[in-house]
Amino acid sequence: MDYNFREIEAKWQKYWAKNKTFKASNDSDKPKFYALSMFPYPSGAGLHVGHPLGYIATDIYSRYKRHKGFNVLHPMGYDSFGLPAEQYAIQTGQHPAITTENNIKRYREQLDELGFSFDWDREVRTSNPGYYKWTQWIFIQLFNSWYNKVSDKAEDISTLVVLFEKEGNAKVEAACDEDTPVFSAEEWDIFSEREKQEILLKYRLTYLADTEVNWCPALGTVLANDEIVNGVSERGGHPVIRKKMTQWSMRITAYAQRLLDGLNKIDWPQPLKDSQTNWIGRSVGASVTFDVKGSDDTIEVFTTRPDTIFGVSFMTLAPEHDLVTKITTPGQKAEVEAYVEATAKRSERDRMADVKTVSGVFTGGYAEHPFTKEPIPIWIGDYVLASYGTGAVMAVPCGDQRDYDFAKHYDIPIPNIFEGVDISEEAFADKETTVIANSDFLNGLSYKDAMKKIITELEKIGHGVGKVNYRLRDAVFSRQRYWGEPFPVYYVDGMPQMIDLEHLPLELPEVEKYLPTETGEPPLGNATVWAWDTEKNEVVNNDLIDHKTVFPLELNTMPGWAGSSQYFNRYMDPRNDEAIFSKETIDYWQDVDLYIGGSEHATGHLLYSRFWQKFMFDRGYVPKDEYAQKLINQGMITGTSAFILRQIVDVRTVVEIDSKIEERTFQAIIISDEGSVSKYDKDELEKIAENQLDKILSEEENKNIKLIDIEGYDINMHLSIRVPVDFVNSSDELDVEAFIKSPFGKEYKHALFVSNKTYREIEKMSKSKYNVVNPDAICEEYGADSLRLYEMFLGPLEQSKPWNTAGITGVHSFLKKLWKLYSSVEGGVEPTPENLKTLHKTIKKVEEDIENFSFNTSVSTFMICVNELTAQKCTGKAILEPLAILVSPYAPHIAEELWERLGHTKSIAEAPFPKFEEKYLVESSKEYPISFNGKMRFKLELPLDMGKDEIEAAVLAHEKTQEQLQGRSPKKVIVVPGKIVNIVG
RNA sequence: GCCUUGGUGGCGGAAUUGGUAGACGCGCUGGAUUCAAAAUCCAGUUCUUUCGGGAGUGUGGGUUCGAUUCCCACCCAAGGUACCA
Repeated sequence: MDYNFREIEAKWQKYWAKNKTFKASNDSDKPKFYALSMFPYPSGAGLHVGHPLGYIATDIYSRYKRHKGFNVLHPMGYDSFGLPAEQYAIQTGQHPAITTENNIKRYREQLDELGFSFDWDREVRTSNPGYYKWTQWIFIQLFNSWYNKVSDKAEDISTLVVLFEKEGNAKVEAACDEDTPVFSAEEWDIFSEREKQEILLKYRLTYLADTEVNWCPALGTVLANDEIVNGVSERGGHPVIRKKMTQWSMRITAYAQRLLDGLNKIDWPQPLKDSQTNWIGRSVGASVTFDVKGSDDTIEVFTTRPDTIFGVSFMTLAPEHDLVTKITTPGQKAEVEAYVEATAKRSERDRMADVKTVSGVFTGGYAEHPFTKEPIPIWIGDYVLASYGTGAVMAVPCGDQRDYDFAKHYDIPIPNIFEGVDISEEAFADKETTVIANSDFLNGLSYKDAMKKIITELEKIGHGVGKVNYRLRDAVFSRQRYWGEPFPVYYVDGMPQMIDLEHLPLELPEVEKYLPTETGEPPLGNATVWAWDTEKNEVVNNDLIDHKTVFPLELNTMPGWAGSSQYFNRYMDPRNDEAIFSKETIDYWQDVDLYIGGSEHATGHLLYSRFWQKFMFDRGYVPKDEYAQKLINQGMITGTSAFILRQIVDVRTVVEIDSKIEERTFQAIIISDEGSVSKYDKDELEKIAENQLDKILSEEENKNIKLIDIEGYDINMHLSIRVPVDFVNSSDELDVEAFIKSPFGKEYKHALFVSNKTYREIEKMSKSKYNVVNPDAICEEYGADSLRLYEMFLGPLEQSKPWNTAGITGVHSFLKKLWKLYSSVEGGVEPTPENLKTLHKTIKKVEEDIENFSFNTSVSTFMICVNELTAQKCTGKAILEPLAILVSPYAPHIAEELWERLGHTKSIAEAPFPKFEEKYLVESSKEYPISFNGKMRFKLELPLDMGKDEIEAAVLAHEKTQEQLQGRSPKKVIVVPGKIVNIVG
């Protein structure tokens, strides 16, 4: 009987679903194992072949752990809030919930086809009210918490109030806003309730603040840095400006140090840890205050090199800095204002990316050096970002290349404060060899000593303090979108109030339009029923807002990462309506043992979720402050885009139109391959012209046109154009006929194809690059088991690799060979030593491979195993039974079928993994490679129990040795028993 | 610029503590089977060669009896990231 994968795969997928084979119990005697894949955003394009790569790896590991006797939790769900569904809604009016539902349905079908061992009973969708109820709950917990730097953890806001009542806030060490005023206990006591709330808001872990955003007036929305190209919106090309906006923020900076420290105890890829470390960007230095000449204002700067303070020759402020308008002298006003305006038009990313140009404007104002009391000119420059540090820099041109370039450009003095260093060409930034000079009390000190001394001195004169600064900023948590979690917040007199847990979830209201309102409010501003009645505790019509018992609700929604920051914990108890999860389930599952996903989430999801987990830990909800012990980044599957070369050629002809002879030039499209064609012979030109005549006949209905002669041609231009990979075969040839019939090829109907050869380039797989490959067609042609094996066979999991289906026939025929091996199984056959050796070396290798996430090499091992057993004509059940279990994590459908045919009535999923036994691999002899000067020349079979000296004698006596030496006597002979012999001479 | 990862046949890749470079698969070549094709099976396939051999893992050095593996310098590619003070 042939290997009928279609029948087999459908049969077992049905069996697993019906029998709930992969249902995880929250209560088991077995050790737990939690394997997690990052859940997908269900896009309209469906699953492409890159998605399953990580899922297959997690699935193999899960199935392996099940064979090893673990109670495995392997869930899947959908990160189903997001922009594409909303944009589709804006275009078509279709509710995002419907689009999302349809997309999920398609994802589910595709996932089911691949035979994953998910426990679907635990599925979560971030856009389900039953799920986002708990996202809203966490938001409220954050609102009700502050960060106590003394206990180094988040605490309930009530403990802060107690402190304020007792001693005011002067001594309270907490993460809070920079502009928090100092007050005493007495003052706190007489603050109004509103004033108290305003103060507390400066301490809460989620708080309202004015944040600078990229505002696009035309789209009425805020854009991310990567949605802006060259200062205009990517969509539509509208202008974008920097604007301040009141938004919810998350005080993630309170956790900066702990997020950094936590990296040491988790087994995550080093590159990922590096990017989080860089993102958090810890730097040690000092905060220094400069007085502004002729005013009471001060400028605070953060510097990592306070030791170079005597080298300061100017200061630079970010153009957005609050002091700019105050400092600027009338004479400089026009220039400064023009510069500030020009800067507002540039995106932050743009400003940061431009390293080449030096630009800035002198404000006319001066600061005072804290020690020398010398005046220091204050400049503004767009290389200083308002959002980093204090938005101001003390510029030390001799010690910082950027400041050096700025000083050179604007002819500002460059005082040298380093001993024995030439700074005529470039700045000197080497801390190791620094010796300070021309610096008063710092003279002669090394970097380290000078740092210590200067901080003491700064503190003494009250002009600075040693400080650790983080690049990490608080995370903006508001989005002016429709399709996201609503905030459980209403406003009383402008102050935010939380809705009680018992009234959650606060569900998204219906709106007519998904666009921002005409007054520039977020889409929820379109809702007519979006007010909170504090007596009935329900959402009511906006008409009822009286600011007494009925209040307006928050109009922003939460960002994409809100729903994904605790989903891994929700999977443990996904249907619990009383709590985000019960204490028993979190105590049982604890944390994720293995998390697989893409590295593109390094500084987004993977940082925010660690932050929330630490918060949840502080508040006693979870037992671990890091949620994923081990994480693996699967590499990206790149696509192979196909291109053809389009030339536009003007062909000069003589034609007869309505019996009149006239000259006419046709613009013809010619498709060629990579090497551009510059010469055409007469036949080709005629063909081109005929093609064009056809076109003219069809378009102009001018029936009386006839080609008389061709006078010549000019090549106009050529251009590479993408063609969808679906029309290109494995030899890179374009199916011209199919192409020109498709919507993509319409305009080439009358083109002349000189060549159908395409050239290919490897790029990220993306819909816009026409290089996306869906798994469906491959599943249909070769089956899920083939696809699973092939995706693993492509190469190491963590490396990115191009998708190329050319090799899939290899794994498919392996499965056929495997099937054949089981066609005549006999129960009583005694396994031969060769059979056992093949089996056990396979067990050993496969087990090691899975533990090391080296799935590609396992597939090769299976191929070798089946090739050997076939050659050995092995039919014994004692060999084939364990082999089926070995294969089952990789190719579960065929394994189940073979298992059943071997006479089992229960699923193979729980069968114990075969035990490796060394004794079957013991050898008595070894084929030694005999090398001369490190190059292997011939092989010699010798017993393994032979001693070093005996081996040397045997090798030297061999005729081939003599041949190699040609009479020379060896200088040295290296014998490593069991390994190698190397003769030097 | 910086950080990270990688560079091995025509292609994907293997080589587990420094010990036989190119496993396994694709492709290609030849053969068997077939009226023919598909499928299947067998043999070969790094380059070069005077058929003895010689060279060879991005380049150039180094350590070593021995280097794809370790060290130094450089080149190239992909991804990330930044006037980070």
